[in-house]
Amino acid sequence: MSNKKYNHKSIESKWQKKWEEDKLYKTCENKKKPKYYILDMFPYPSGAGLHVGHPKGYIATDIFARMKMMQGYNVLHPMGWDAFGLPAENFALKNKIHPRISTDKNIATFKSQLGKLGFSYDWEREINTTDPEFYKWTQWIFLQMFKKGLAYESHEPIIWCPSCKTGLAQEDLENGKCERCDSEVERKPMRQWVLRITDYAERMLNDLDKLPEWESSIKEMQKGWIGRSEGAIVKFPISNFQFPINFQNSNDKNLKSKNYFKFRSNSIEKIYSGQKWVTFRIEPKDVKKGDIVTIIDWADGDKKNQKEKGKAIITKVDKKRLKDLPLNYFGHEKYTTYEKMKSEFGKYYDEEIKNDSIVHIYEFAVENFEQKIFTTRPDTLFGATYFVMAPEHPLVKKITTQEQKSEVEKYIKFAGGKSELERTELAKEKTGVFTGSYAVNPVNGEEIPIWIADYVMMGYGTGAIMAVPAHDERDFEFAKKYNLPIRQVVQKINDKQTTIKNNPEVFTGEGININSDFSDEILSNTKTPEIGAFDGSEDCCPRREIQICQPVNSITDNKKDVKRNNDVEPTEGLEPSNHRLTNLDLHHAAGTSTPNLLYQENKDITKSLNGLKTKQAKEKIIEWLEKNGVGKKAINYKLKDWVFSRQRYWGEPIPIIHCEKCGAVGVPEKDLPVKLPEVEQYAPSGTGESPLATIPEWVNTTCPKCGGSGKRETNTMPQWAGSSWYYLRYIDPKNDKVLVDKKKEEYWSPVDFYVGGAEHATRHLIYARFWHKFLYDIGVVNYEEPFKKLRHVGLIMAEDGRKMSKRWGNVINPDDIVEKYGADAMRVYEMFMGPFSQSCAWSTSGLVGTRKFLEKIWGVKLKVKSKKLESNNLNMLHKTIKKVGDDIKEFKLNTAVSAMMILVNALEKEKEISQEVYEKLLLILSPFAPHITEELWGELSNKESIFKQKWPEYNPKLIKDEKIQLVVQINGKLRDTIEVDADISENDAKKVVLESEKIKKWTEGKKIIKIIFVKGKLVNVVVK
RNA sequence: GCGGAUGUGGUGAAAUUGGUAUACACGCUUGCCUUAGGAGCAAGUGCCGCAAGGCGUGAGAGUUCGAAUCUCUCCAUCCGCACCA
Repeated sequence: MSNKKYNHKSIESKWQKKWEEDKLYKTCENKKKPKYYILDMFPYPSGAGLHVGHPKGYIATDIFARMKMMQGYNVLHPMGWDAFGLPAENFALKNKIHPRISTDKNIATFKSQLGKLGFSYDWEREINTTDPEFYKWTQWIFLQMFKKGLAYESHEPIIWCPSCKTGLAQEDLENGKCERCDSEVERKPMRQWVLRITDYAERMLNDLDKLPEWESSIKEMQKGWIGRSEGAIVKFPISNFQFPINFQNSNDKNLKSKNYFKFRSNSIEKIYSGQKWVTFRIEPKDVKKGDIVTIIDWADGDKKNQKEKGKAIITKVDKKRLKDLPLNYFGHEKYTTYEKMKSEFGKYYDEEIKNDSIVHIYEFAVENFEQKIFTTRPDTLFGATYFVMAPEHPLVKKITTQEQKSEVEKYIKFAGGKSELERTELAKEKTGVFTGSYAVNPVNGEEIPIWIADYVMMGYGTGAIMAVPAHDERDFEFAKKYNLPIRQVVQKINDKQTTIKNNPEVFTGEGININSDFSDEILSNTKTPEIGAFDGSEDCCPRREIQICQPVNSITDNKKDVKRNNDVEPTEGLEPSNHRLTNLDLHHAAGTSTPNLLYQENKDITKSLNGLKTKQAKEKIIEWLEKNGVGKKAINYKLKDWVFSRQRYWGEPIPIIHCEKCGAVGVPEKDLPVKLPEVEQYAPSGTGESPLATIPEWVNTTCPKCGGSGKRETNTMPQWAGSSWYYLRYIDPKNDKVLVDKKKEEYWSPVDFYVGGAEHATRHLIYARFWHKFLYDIGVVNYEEPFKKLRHVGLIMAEDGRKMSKRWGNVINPDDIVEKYGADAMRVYEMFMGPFSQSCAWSTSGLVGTRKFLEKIWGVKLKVKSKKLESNNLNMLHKTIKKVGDDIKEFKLNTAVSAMMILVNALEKEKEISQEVYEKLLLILSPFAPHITEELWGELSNKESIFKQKWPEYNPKLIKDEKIQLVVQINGKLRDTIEVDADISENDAKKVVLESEKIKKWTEGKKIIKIIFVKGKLVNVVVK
């Protein structure tokens, strides 16, 4: 046996060449062997090349794959390139090189770097997402989705990155900025292709439970990303329309009014087109041409002094005018007695009205609006005291009243000027303005003011909310700031006495009773808290006035039935509310128009909810909402449909042809792939058009349906398209008939083990699961979930603890490490650094340690004396075999390495070691350090590759210890260890222990209370 | 704020059906060998103490014969989400 020095350079290149020549890693379908498909997330071949962190996952899967191979599995372990995407394109733009060229160059670099590490990839299955033979099938999948209606065109505003000049999906944001370039993003309405991923939201969520071998952290991330919440959608009619109105002396008995309306003093002063108008609010569906309405003023807040102020006749509806006018403008004719009114206009104007005997005719138009809201707490509907829409909500323009117009516009501008970042993270202080309009709460007919505020997001739910400040912290904050009323309707059942923690400045009481169990809250109205305290939980608000389910009267012909929402009789079964009017109430509570149907129902619903726990109350109220056609049970997802268009060059062309006659038509499958054309100018235009739009000879084509002229879709797919299904193509990479052969797919699917970065938890892994489920639905694949087991790889940081980056100049290139210390040392070191999924800083001296370990193995070769040798290392060897096998399986690669180090340290101390022990050591080390072990294996005059050998099995008899160190404790503290037979009986052990001199010292003069014996481990003597 | 994870020597970290805390490696100290190297070998290395012994796994409490491990409260760090209604 040679005693030459360990020269990693010659060994590694020699074996890499040989393995390739021998096609050692060629994978074929072999029905006789069990299959194992182990996959790395394929890299994006960036111009910077690999740093030492990138291969960590590949090393681990390689170790796993090699062990599986040696254990008799047919292993599929492929590699490829995710090569479409913005960086390549940006690099190309900057350096004036076509992305095709730079991409190919980068791939070559990556491949050579990976090659030096000695991976067992079957390169005959290499794939590349930019290869037309590959993206043909990416386009094919898109077409199938298009056929099924899962790909659609939309014109909704989407996220736009002004720097990358392309639209983005919500997943492409990081902290509200473009994930690629860190730019502030904008919202931009544009035509785009969108994939209906939300159709799969429920399944993707539920099927997470079918993935026990996924890390829970990633499953949790996906759950959060899908963001399912259960609740209700509730319709709120928008009641507030303004129109100028004329009053008639109420003494005129000839006029019989149909409706009563409340009139608010602070609604009077309106300036519009330089003229002053009287406005008031009305439920539009309740009036029509010819109606006479009675005006009652109660706005001074004194409900006992309500007076009928006059009557108005509605004579004409002119919808034409709506076209040119703001929709909230309903009146036109000047109030003729304006001059008269003006002088005395103000808070009280009784005289003015009384003296005005002229009946004025006004035209007006009404339009019915309603806004749906989503809530998870329909049980708090009665606590809604105002309504909020997102500033960019399309309805805002229509409902804003004239007098609020400038304020609202100002605010929209203010809110729109904020970046996404400011709006979410930085803007802690809530802001908003009143629109002047009101929404009607369907459960009690109460009118609540509609505000706009940017704490309500257009992108979630319906972009509008009912605000329940007593039970929602954000609403509470807002209500406090703008003095909006707060009304508690739900209360916790008393259980534990706890002091309220929030708002100590407001909370003055003795402490309230909070039961931390959410399910125990009930609907109640028994408390009388003060305005201004939010409970901090969503359920409890102490010391505030309560009004629950205030029933509001229907409109009837009978005047005595007209009631306001602050002088109602309490509904049966409810405590009378102790309503104290505040200035706020005056401001907002006015003008209740009253949906007819609700009164009786209200009574019932109020009664039936009282005392219920939240869960049941929610169910009840939803039932009621559904019965009355004002709402329904609903599930809302945070997940948005996948914005699938990119206005960039370097991506898969979307295979659609636009025809004036036929609309968007899919490219026939026989014409796939739609190849990305060669183009002179591939810079993004920034106008929302892809650079492909500048190639008329490519764009102009014929419609496959009618044969007329058509234009190609010029948007390309996002980077995540190819990676959403690439793992299937490895199974059958050269097939030009189908995406993947059914039989082969049946054999290899699913991916048994998938390893990659945690950063893909909510993008690639969501998209791939979505596509896979779709492919399952159309019968292309056999399993509903693509990846059976998933582990994420921890980052390797630079030695300074920062991320490796050109910017910091701390990047370590694997080529240099391989050159200096060898691929094997690097492989072993990266596994030895720490737990696989944990991030860890690189340490070159640590690497030197593993290099020394390999040198020790190289060194002990000289001690190998004979084929068979009685060895006292057999016990340790078999223990190590067991541990290494178990640890690789568990991906505890760091402790597998340390176990082998312990064995080698022990062997080093021996004078001679048997070849059997040494060979088995090489076998279990070979997945970690393939080159050196293959070399040493050969030196032991083995002809066949070490990787064609069987994985060694441990002998259970040999791992049993004959003697153990029996631990002796006194009262749980270690006092002695005694060597005894491993299978010592309880009685013998006790006897030995009590005879020990050391132990006698501790037990002397004390009473032995009991002796605990743990077989094969310890004896604990309890003394007193 | 919500969700998840983590917290052990000078450093990376072992140890989890509760049973000798700090395996393995780095670093450091001393010595040897060569001699000026980031090489090799040997010994040592949690803290206090001469010792006996005591203390020690983020902090505090609890359960237990016995807790790094289980329970509760709190603190810190990291990751993800974030005004999600």
